[in-house]
Amino acid sequence: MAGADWGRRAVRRIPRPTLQAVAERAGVSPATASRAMAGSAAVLPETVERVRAAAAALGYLPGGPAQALASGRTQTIGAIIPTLDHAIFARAVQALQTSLARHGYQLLLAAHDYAAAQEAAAVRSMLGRGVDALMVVGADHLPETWTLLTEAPIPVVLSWSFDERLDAIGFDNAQAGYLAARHLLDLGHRRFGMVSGFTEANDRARLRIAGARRALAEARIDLPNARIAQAPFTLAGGRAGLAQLLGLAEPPSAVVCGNDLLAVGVLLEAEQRGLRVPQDLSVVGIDNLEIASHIAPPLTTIHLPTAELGRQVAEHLLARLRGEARPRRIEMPIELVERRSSGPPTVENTVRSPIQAA
Amino acid sequence: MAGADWGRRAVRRIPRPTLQAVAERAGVSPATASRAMAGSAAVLPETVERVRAAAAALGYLPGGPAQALASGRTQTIGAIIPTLDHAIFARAVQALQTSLARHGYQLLLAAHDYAAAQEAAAVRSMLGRGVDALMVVGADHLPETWTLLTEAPIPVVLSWSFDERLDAIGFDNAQAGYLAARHLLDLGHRRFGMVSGFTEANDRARLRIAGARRALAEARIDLPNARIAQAPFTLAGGRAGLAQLLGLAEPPSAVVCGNDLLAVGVLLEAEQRGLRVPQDLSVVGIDNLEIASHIAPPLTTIHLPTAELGRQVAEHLLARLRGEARPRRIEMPIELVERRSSGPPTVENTVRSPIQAA
DNA sequence: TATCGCTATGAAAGCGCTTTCATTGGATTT
DNA sequence: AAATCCAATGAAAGCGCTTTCATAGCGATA
Repeated sequence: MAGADWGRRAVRRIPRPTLQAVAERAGVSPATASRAMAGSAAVLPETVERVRAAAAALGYLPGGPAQALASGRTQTIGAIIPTLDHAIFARAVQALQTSLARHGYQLLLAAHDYAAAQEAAAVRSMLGRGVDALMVVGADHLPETWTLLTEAPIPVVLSWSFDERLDAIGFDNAQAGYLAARHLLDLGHRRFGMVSGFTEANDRARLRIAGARRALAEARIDLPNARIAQAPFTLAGGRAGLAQLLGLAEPPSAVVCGNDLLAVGVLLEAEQRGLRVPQDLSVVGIDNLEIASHIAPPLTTIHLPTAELGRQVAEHLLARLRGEARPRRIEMPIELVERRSSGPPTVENTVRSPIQAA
Repeated sequence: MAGADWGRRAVRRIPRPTLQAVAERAGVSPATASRAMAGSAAVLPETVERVRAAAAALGYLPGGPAQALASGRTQTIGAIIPTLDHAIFARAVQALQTSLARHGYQLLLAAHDYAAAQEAAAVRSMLGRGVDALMVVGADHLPETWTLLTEAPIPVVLSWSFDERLDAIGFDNAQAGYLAARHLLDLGHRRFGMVSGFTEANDRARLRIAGARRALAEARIDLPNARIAQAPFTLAGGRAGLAQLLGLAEPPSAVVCGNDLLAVGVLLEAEQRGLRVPQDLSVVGIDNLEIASHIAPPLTTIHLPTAELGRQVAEHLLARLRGEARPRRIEMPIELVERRSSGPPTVENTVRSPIQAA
């Protein structure tokens, strides 16, 4: 539209006012100015006022790097996540950032897209750049990353799952899988399938599968790998997953999904194929995204309080930074939310077994 | 589950190895060590090797704050967005971060939740902490924020929309609204409604409304405020928005939505109310989220390349940092994606007008 | 062989803060 | 009135790097 206008402005280096300048203007020493700006120490209210005024007049902004170098604290906390493209992580980070900001901390963010090497680089980079504390997701990391993490001179918290080596705030992912499968089992299903995201560098996905398997095993039902479709964490992935399961010799009457995104994909694919949910197919997800309650039929799922997790991580890290003692392991509660995507199997879908005489 | 185990580990202050230590171990001066680590300057390959080895042996990580203080560069870029809870921003940030990381830059992220004061605080904080460049979203900012932004000694780019005062990479939001309404108009609709997000501190939302109005005005159709439902940017908001419009004396046969999230909410509400889309109601969104193409019926929408925007912002800022000249305004292309949520109005929905003799 | 010009390295001066330690002077105590 | 204590402030030493500026070699040039 408008003709491109070529900017030529060089990257200027206008010297910003220093604390020194503020101090001079206020007629105090840099030491006092520093204390006044920090607000904490014993400085006459009147002096504080004078310094504040001088700072405002000069448009003074404290220089982070200098503060960091002198104090050893950067007021910055790092978060390393798989990706922001999944609502769950985005939501947790949002909550984390909001909590941190309220306490004067900044958020340094890195996403690694499930690439272990990239994660290692991010950890190294953050540790170097100097964050006061760090959050990572899950327990799958390169040995090198583990070393960096456990030997870091700062508080580090593992989120989303657990590992003895680090403070952790997470969910019982296996239990999530268990609850989902158990629910379907209780409804009477016997022919299962699962749609999972890729399990590489993703202990949560593996644990959820393991949990579902445990529930099924209790009912003497096997869940071979052939009945677990692995797909990208997208709606399209969910659709493809269901398509794959439907191609099985004995297609499932119930499918457990690694998360809600996949579950919604499954629902959409089912609808498109004319399968009625839950009459022809029961679907359970994990996460409880906003859309889960809005889609038709509303999705039965395992609720994971992800935003709360973000808040807890912030609180934990901040407390550790204050030197407070904290539990090393905090398990966030999860629960089954029954909605209308799951129901008892219809007769033709039920495998007649001697035990099932109903 | 497992009994809470109370960690007592104090926040240790293990002195990390310094460049000085690396230099000694390599038998060179700190100056040479610095140059060797930077890779750039004229240092014998053999010396570089020696320094690298020493650094590795000691587990040396360059100290960011010190580097920043000495060099005046933090290798960090700031991004201030409304919220990560909307997929569009999350996606753009994800792309931005990935591009930055590839070039050795870190991302400092802040969300302000559409609160102007919080945004101002974030800008101040980032400028202080020292970012090498900054991205903000939209053109709605407090005067104070504008001052900070335009007088910042670093490259700043405004994203998502445009403003003469700053380099900008954005979309023609008005055109997006225009295209959406135009499409519906061309289909023959005459009774319009709009579901928009809140317009406060959100020039994008206002521009989209303005654009839609312009299109309608060309057809001599008025879009009074009463026909524009304002709702939160959520599915529930979209549902409520449609509910409101349906309560009108002359309910719309076509609705333009401020974004896809609202549009999907509208679709869901329509389905629940038994309205057929597009026979009874045509719906158009803006964004082209993944779900737009998967939901039933697939959503007609205006595609905005948000991930590409993130990438462009990274590229722009990095180029400016290198001192390269760049266009001050980059407009990302947008286009209508026709799907099945929009169609011609049915007869009973069409307002008989002298001009409309068909 | 004396001079010049490089190249690889070192010495040292900060970058802009925070923080310990010392100092001052007034209020309090005896 | 002398001794004591404390509150408020200042002096100065870094924090761990980068970056001039200077210097020592050493091959090339005249």
